[in-house]
Amino acid sequence: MQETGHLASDGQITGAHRELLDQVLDKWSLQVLDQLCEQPLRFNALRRAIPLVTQKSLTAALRRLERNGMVERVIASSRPLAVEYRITPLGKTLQDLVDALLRWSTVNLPSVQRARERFDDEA
Amino acid sequence: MQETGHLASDGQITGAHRELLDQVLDKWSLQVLDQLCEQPLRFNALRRAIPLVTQKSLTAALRRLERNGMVERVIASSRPLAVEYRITPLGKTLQDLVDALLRWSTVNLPSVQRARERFDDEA
DNA sequence: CGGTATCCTTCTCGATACTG
DNA sequence: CAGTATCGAGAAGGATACCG
Repeated sequence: MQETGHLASDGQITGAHRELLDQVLDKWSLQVLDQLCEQPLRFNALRRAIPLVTQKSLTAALRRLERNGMVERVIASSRPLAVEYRITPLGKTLQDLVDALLRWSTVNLPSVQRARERFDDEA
Repeated sequence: MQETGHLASDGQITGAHRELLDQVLDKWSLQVLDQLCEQPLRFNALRRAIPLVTQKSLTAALRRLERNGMVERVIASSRPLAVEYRITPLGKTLQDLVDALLRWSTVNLPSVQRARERFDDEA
């Protein structure tokens, strides 16, 4: 093994890897996946569950996740219009990772904040 | 347990969580961490190992990771100037996660691509 | 070698208004 | 309820030039 990293070991699909992770781990998608892993939710319920997200950003995140096969858009009722979003089996494969990431950030946030203070002070 | 997700269970630090993950899992940082987990590298070596990254973006990613305590900047020689970047113990705590993410993207990329074709066709 | 500074373009994102 | 359309500000990102 001479490779120096997973991505470096295959020049061909490096870009596609990064693109996929970018689309799935972006600002809002992690929180959307976290919510939907627990239960299907409707648009506005999802919006309420994710503080500070705008309608536009949430729509964009949902479309991107839908396109990548992570979530499914189900029309539950036509009049009045009701749409439910639910996680797909493919999306479920990300659940443990999403959980681990959120746990990591919880556990390590204090250390990171101390590191930031050190960095900002010496500058 | 009534909470519907990790982030939703603590409104106070939701923003800080997301900010941290944003800074650590962005476009280039994952690849930087992946590389540095295997061995310390100098600036231009790192640049060569990460295709398509520009000097500016790599510098920005390294500064951000350094500020968050994930990597350490070590001046190995002054003349000629040589700078080595290495992972910190705090950064090491992300290694398994980074590996898992890169593995996940490798395994699931084909399924995702099929999902994209389906989505794009029906539209 | 390992950056910083500047310009300039592109893309993101929020706010707002409107629709089926 | 669940979006789409449009606009404008600001951030991100590449190209280029220069510095210790």
